[in-house]
Amino acid sequence: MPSTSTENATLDPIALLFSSHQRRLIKEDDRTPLYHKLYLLLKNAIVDGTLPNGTQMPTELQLAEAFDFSRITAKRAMDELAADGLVERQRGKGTHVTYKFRPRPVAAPLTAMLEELEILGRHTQAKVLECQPLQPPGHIRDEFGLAPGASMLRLIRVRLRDGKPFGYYRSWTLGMEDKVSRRQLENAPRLELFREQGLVFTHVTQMISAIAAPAEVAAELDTEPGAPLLSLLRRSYNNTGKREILVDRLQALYNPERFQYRMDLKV
Amino acid sequence: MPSTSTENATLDPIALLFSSHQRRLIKEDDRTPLYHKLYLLLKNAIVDGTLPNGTQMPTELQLAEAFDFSRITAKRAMDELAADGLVERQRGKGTHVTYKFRPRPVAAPLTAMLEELEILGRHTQAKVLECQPLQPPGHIRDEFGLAPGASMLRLIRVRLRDGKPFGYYRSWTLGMEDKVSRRQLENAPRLELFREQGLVFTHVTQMISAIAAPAEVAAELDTEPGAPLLSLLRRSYNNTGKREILVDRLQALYNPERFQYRMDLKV
DNA sequence: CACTATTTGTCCGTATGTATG
DNA sequence: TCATACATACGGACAAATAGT
Repeated sequence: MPSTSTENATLDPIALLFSSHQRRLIKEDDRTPLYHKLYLLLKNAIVDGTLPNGTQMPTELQLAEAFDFSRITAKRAMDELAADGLVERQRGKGTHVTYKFRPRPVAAPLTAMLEELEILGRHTQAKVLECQPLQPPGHIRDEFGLAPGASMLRLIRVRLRDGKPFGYYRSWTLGMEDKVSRRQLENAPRLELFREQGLVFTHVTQMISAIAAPAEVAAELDTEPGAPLLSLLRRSYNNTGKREILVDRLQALYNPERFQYRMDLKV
Repeated sequence: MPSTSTENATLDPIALLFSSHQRRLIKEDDRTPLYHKLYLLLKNAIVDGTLPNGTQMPTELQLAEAFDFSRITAKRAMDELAADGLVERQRGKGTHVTYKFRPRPVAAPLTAMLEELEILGRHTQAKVLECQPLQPPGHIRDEFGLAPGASMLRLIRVRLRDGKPFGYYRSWTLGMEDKVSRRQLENAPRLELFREQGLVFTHVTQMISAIAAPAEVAAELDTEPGAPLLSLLRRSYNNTGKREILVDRLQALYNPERFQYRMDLKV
């Protein structure tokens, strides 16, 4: 097809491989050498399977034109791929991918069947790190509307599955001081024990977010300080009296490699 | 304490500013110029408030010794800070921070009233970074059960509220190539446009997790690479034919300071 | 068999950027 | 500030292997 004129790049196979966004971005001055940025881009396409084993890579000239730099630069990027063993190069034939893509097992199989947090409680083990009446810090006291000096039940637990910790739970609960023991908590869900003690919730709010792991939590969850954790903050209210009051505040921190929150919505 | 001899660097103020880990890491060959890596490290310490306004910076010589490279390299990094207006340099006095640190407000109040993602679409702005047919990477291709070489609609958008970006959306959609334009996407929710094109979902699954921000996402979300992000992975299926097929895969990444997922459960 | 187009390999010279002492 | 060494990036020229006509 003799497209007479200028800028028709849409037929270029590279346009299907790399977005114009990417092709602009590579020029951005972060002071990393061009050939290295191109190398990373190509390597990425290979190891994520966009360019499967055996595929012919774009030629040096095609790359040079698509990204608008010299052939030598494209060549150097490809040479580094060859040095990594990701591609094989041959004069006259071109450059071909020699890396076999193996998709990683999707998600964590253990989370696949979990739909609700409470069910979870029955199929996992709990380790109680702390279980005692304590004076809460200022911001917690304010949330509950307590006077300074008042104390509540402070609970810190770690939840494990197959011996591997995945969740770190911190909670403050009103009026439950000395009502539950460590041993009980290790064998039954917390909410169930509370219910037995006559605690009822009429309203619950949840906030899901992400935070960097504090050192003491990271240690318990087999991860690094600063690693991303899924955070669930749950406030439970009761309105038996005139107005709604906060009675329980739970923060759960999850190692995302071992726990993901899953929902199924039928439309 | 009269440490008689050699290698006692622990008293060095730099040891309190930068960990030995950081000082080793800067040498690692990622092919970014040394002076630029040092510049980034120092800049970071200034803008995150570790080095408050007015503080005297370490001297060129201190830096050169602590990180083990030449004085000129340290000088160049400091010169760039001065060019940015973050510090002021004066012969005989040293280099002083001139940047006023303002802590960012914790948790965004603006997310408090948001309950559903689609409602959200109407009260925020969208920026389309990418909208074109593209070959998906291997693991995506496998999820959709496509043959190598097939292409799908690739969409990357950033969602903003009051001009501040809070969400980064990447999606792959089957059979929507060339059916929607950038301009349409900037003015209407994605799912609404798809619906107009006759796309229907019969089943949706969602997974919520946390991940460390990749560099290109961090840049768009006003945060740092490695910072924790809330991740929502939504797969939408259609079963008009015999069996259920995946037609849309959306990954949404949220800056947790500006967006939190909130649920209200009445019991 | 030659002839050609394609593609990589090698070499040159030059300009600029990076890092040292 | 200077001199020096090395890395990066460009463009041009030509050689060599491959595949097809």
